[in-house]
Amino acid sequence: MTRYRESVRSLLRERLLDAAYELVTAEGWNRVRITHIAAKAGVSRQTVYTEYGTRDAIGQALVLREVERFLLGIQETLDATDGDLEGSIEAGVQFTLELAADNPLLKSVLTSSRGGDDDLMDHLTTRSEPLLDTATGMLDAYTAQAWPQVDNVSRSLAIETVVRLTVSHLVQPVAAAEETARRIAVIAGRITRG
Amino acid sequence: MTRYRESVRSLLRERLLDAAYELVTAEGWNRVRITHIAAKAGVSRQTVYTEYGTRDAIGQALVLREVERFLLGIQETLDATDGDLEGSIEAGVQFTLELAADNPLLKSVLTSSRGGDDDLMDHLTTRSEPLLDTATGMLDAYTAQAWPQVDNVSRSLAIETVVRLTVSHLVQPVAAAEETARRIAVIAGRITRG
DNA sequence: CTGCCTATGTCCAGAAACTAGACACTTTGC
DNA sequence: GCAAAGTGTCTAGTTTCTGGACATAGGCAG
Repeated sequence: MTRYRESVRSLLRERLLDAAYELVTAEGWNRVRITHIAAKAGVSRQTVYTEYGTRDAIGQALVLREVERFLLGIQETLDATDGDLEGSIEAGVQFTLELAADNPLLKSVLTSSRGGDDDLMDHLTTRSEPLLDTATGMLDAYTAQAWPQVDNVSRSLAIETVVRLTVSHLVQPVAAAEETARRIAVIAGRITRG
Repeated sequence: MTRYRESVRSLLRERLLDAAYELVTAEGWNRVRITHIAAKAGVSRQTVYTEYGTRDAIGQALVLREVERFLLGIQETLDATDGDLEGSIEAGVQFTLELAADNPLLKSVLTSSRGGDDDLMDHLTTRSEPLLDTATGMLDAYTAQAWPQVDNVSRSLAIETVVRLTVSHLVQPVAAAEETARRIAVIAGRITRG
């Protein structure tokens, strides 16, 4: 079993991030005060500082946790639909669209191309490139072993297109998530078969 | 949000019971040492004592937790099959039989009529009467509002029979859980319609 | 520009919780 | 009937959280 103190510590950190998350979604990051986080987590202000050091660090940890959950969700979604090329892509895209729909924090990270109207995290995330790169890499690794029959060039082309289209529909939706997911999957299928 | 210290405390208590549970199922209650529990939970021996006081208290808490989970499971099972008399009974009985099958601790509590071969908890549980009374009471309360068309006498008769038959089959199984559950449900149906 | 207000981040004394070792007492097995 | 092992108590010491004081920076009203 893991050491007791470790799990107490992670309990504390999770509570702090939970509190921060609620406050962020309720009133935006720039209105979140350390005092509020501490109060909501039922902890002293000092404890927040000893745990995370600075306000920015809390924001980073919050974004990081959200991103990790997202990537984990993508991974599980892909694993659940094993083998079927278009089916996997459809499921992954739909998962992303639906998750981002009711997860304003993640959405703002995924789509933070410019400063944007909401200065939610801004400088914290160095824009969305790292996350999208990671996601793209994950898809690449997954598809490389899932669909060996597709040549490397077509596959990379299809994946990049899928990622870009997904983000595009995130920013500017035109149809329901399922419908959009299906269309993107079809496009990917044609690219890889072209 | 609940106070931080409370959740740390309950985390500790859960860990200790988790550790105790593993040890009990692995080697029996009489072979479980406080030192082992402490080690498995990653905590000092003293912490175990300040939290639970005595060895017996740990055993009681362990049994209590298991019983509460069992009753909660019964409640949820009944709620899931709303309205249908025989269906509810069948589901509840099957749940009990299957749970007890892979939960030696609970089974020993449910069937502890005498000292038994295993001196697992013995004096801790004052025998199974309290638990069975509680379960019977729960079923009574549930059925009273779920099947108002059945008169009180028939209902109580049916419930007591169901409980006794379930425990009986727990001790001396003759068929698979589903089959037994179905038969007991039929019996209950006939009693209430008699 | 000045002064006030609010928030961040640091420091520190004290309280609370966990650790580790010693000890008295009881039970168990040889 | 003695040694070993386990229970339960006590205590000194460490880690972690608390709460209040403080220096500093940024915004904003007059």
